[in-house]
Amino acid sequence: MSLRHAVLGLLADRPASGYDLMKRFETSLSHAWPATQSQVYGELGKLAKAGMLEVAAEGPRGRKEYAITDEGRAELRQWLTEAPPETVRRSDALLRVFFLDHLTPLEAVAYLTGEAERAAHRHRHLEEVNDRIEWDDDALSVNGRLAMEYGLRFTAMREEWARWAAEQISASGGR
Amino acid sequence: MSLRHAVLGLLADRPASGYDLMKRFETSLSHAWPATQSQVYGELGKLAKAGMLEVAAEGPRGRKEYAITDEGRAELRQWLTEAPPETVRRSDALLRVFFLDHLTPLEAVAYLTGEAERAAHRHRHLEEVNDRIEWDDDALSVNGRLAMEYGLRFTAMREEWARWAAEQISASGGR
DNA sequence: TTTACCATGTAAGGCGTTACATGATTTA
DNA sequence: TAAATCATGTAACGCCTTACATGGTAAA
Repeated sequence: MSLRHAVLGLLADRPASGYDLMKRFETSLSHAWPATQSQVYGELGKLAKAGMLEVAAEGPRGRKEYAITDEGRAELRQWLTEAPPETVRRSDALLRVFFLDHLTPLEAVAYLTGEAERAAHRHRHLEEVNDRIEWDDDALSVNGRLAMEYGLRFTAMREEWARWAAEQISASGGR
Repeated sequence: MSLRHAVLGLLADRPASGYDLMKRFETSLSHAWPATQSQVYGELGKLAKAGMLEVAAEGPRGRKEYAITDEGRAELRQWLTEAPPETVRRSDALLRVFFLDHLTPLEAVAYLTGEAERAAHRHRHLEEVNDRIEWDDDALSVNGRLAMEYGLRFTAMREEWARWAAEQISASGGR
């Protein structure tokens, strides 16, 4: 149920239209909480109905600019501070690991090497983005840097694990 | 659409009933691909209808034991080797990071410290399980060890990141 | 005989994805 | 005036969660 909080969080900075929000979902939030246009417009309607948002202004082409209400801010704060233990995660990649014995050792090693390369690729991509961004000292930049660092550490860990795992298979499968 | 592959993967080892599978979902797969009883029985029906499974035996209490067919094995292999890039991940925890500036620095640090502690707790839990299990040299154990190592590395990374992030906030918020 | 465990299913409702549908305004 | 961009919505379908519903068998 976090789409709701993603929308509230974005609107807590400044008012925006559904169209504006989509751009932010596609950039900053794309790796944390992706959302489609369908979902965003739907959620805006629900949140407005629930009194957590209001239409602050209407513009050309039917543009509706939404602003967060006090009620919405309260909900956002409550979510942030109450910190319910994160929901269980599904991992396609980890699931495969459990079934690697249904492949030949060679195939399994190829899969794990591929995983390592995908992680490495993603890591390099993040580094490039990181180098290009000019981080300020403002609050948004501080948060952005934290998220970036998480991504960098995650992809690095992932690559190292996959290379290690490939070696394990090579070692036990080579007997 | 990986529930299907999780079921096929489990049945590729040996035939089992929906009830049997549920136990395996709750233990080994619970952190990779959780599934409910509702889902499992539903998926078994679909897979049987699609010819990827067959009812190999019927037992007391209406027990139906499913076995994977050649078609099912082909599907499993194809999924394992074709390795479509993993689906995007949603992370409740990472999403919060983007909105930490809507809390006071003290509250944000408290949140991150909590995250670190949750990760540390999970890490210790995995270590205990790891110590208790007697790993063999068979295929299942090899896979299980790979998954375990992933969990250990992931939780360790997560704790370190959260402690680092808390320090960043302390440093920039303390000005 | 009661309790625990084995065993399978259906229904309702929410979330997420993809595709469809429509049109106004700005820019080249 | 044609193309790009802005802008909002609906519909269908599948997956996931929660709750409900039912009953047989084995062990204490």
